[in-house]
Amino acid sequence: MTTVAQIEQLVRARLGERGLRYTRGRRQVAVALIRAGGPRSPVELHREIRAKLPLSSLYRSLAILTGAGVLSPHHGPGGRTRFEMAEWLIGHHHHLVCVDCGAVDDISLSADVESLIEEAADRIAGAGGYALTGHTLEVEGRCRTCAPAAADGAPANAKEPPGETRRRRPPPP
Amino acid sequence: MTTVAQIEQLVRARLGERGLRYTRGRRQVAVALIRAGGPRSPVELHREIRAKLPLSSLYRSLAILTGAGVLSPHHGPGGRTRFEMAEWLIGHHHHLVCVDCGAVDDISLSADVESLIEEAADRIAGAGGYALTGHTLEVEGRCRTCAPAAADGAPANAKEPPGETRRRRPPPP
DNA sequence: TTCTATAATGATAACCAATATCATTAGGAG
DNA sequence: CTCCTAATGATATTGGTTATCATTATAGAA
Repeated sequence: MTTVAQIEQLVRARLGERGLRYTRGRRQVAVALIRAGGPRSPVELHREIRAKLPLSSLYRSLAILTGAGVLSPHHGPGGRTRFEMAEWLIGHHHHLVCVDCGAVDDISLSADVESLIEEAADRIAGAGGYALTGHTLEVEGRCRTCAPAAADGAPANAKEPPGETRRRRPPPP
Repeated sequence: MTTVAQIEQLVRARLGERGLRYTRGRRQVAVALIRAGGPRSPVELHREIRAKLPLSSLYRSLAILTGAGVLSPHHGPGGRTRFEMAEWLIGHHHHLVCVDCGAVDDISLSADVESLIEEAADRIAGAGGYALTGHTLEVEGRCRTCAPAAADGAPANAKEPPGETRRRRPPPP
């Protein structure tokens, strides 16, 4: 099992190779993301990191770490970008995302399904003339807090939520 | 095989059910998206639709059609949202996306891989307490125009493109 | 340790996709 | 034809993200 400190060493090395420094702010971001169970948005991180880290610095750190291949961006509902540790650091995985609030959790597939998907992705990228870089299965649904408490008195004509309205993430349960 | 006109009938009916009208602007958007082979951004659509359709109207049409369940949003690189016809209109499919320019093409999987994925998605959503709404396999790579012409004299230390810079879609081949 | 070059920071302004507002126009039902 | 309501188009506004720039901190050399 890989520890936080071990991953940090890899990050520091990667940054070093490129003449970049593993500073306090970047460490805060990295540690928060290593601990997180899925992609996090800049604002979520800002809330999560107690220290007074200016948003501008946070955004810059995210951009730097992404450029260095340490983080991967994930684009979700509401046009928000969330970041997570790259797969070479935390392993291959997929996502369970809430189509309403945009919350994302990491998930894994069984080895056999995974290898079938890999083959398919390979074939598809080749056929389309793409240089394959990866693949993700996005399992989409409504999380417990967003799901319209089914079978309670909700009127049948309740207008279903617009697909593209920005909404606040519900407070953690 | 389903024709454009047939899909339009379904769209018109769906809008009618909700007291919405299938007007010129909305028809232009719908037809463009039915013809497209994948999700399109508002700006791409605006370029594609010759008629002078104001961006504000275009955005509103997209929001209306999405709210009515006619379109589905897709969130891609650069924080841009692209739209496509919902799956009940054009069938279930997946995406081949360029991680650089954000271009997206629709793809399909073989029936057996598809059913395995469906099972997995079902199980995963249940375990996470999510109400499943769908799933998409995103095959990621670099399209022909974005791929750094491999094996030509490109220096090995060429800094890899930052993950999150906004870049213009390359002109259609 | 001290010096020095360069990267990183923090505050602020600028950007841009997307949304809201509102007066005007157009469509459908009677 | 008339009325009611939806749709349009021009414009202003929002909010996430990026750029700018003077200041500070860090790594390596002396």
